[in-house]
Amino acid sequence: MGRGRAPCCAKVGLNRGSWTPQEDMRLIAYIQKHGHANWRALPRQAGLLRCGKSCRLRWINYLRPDLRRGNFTAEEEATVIKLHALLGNKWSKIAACLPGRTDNEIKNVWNTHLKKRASEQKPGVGESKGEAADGDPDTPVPSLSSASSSMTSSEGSNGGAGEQCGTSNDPETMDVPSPLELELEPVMDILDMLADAPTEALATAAPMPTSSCSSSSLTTCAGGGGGVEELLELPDIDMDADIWSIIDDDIARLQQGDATVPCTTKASQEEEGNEWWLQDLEKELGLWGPTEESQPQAGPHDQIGYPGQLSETEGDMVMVSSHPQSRSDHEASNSE
DNA sequence: AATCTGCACAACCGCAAATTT
DNA sequence: CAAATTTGCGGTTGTGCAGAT
Repeated sequence: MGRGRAPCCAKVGLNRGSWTPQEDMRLIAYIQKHGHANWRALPRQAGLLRCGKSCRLRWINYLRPDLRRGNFTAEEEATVIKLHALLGNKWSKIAACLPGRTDNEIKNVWNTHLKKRASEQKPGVGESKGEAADGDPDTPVPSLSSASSSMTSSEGSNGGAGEQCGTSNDPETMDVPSPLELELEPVMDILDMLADAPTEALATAAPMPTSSCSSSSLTTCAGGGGGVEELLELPDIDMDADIWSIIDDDIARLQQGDATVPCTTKASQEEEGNEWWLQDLEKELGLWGPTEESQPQAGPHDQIGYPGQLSETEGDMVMVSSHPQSRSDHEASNSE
């Protein structure tokens, strides 16, 4: 379906373009079960006709349970502007300071309006920033760059959720003790440098702190669970049977359990969170209730994360797909 | 009412870094 | 230690939608 530039690789038989709800569900179900130890092997094992890269991107940018969607808050926008002034186009680093936001999302927001706004607001200050924005991101704050890049090393790095900088890195749930903290220090310094946007502001701009762990926990923990290596060697999954049985399984569990999920965030609650998240997701995908198969190809806008999916009606930020706090509202809108 | 233009979003590409063998 | 493989990042592009003309 032709979004994005034409594919470079002629991988015959692989789907490209927008993801269908079925594909989403497959990916979700697989990662829920097994994590994503190996992106390259994942699509095969999950029965997806996608390349690993595509799966990874989809997961990171749209399917992760800890994503918050909807409009950026003023605080978030301010944070992005400030961080961009410091970091340049280091979207992943910036995303690390905005839990629930992805680098891709931030990049889009920046390119669409923040860039304009920033240049209007501070024509003078724009020097370092303007250059950074326009393609020379190397100049700003070298120490930070190196610092944060080292910080990116942890597993779930990418989209940023795996490495929240300013917010709670939740040492409790983290096995990595002081080294990580040490690596975080420079970032914390940067946050402190943001005079107008103190760490507090950054934190408030991202009111779902520990949930960041949920994605990483969902993924890395699954990997850490130890089953992944084996899974990697599994023969191809019978898509029409196994995968859907997995999904059915999840659905069944969800339907049995209480759908309401407390807005708490600890390891013990992540599973619950994932459950409601999956349930919510299924609803959005139109897979809730009737069997998945009964859900034909939904239009692009019926899919999660697709245009129109954002609930702009709320004015404020509305987390469409994955946040407990917005869930009730969201359900209400979905239940029609 | 129809058409045009700009904006926003999602996805892909290519490269670089990190990790594994 | 080197080569190969995998992952992650940043840039770019195409499509759809909304608003303006």
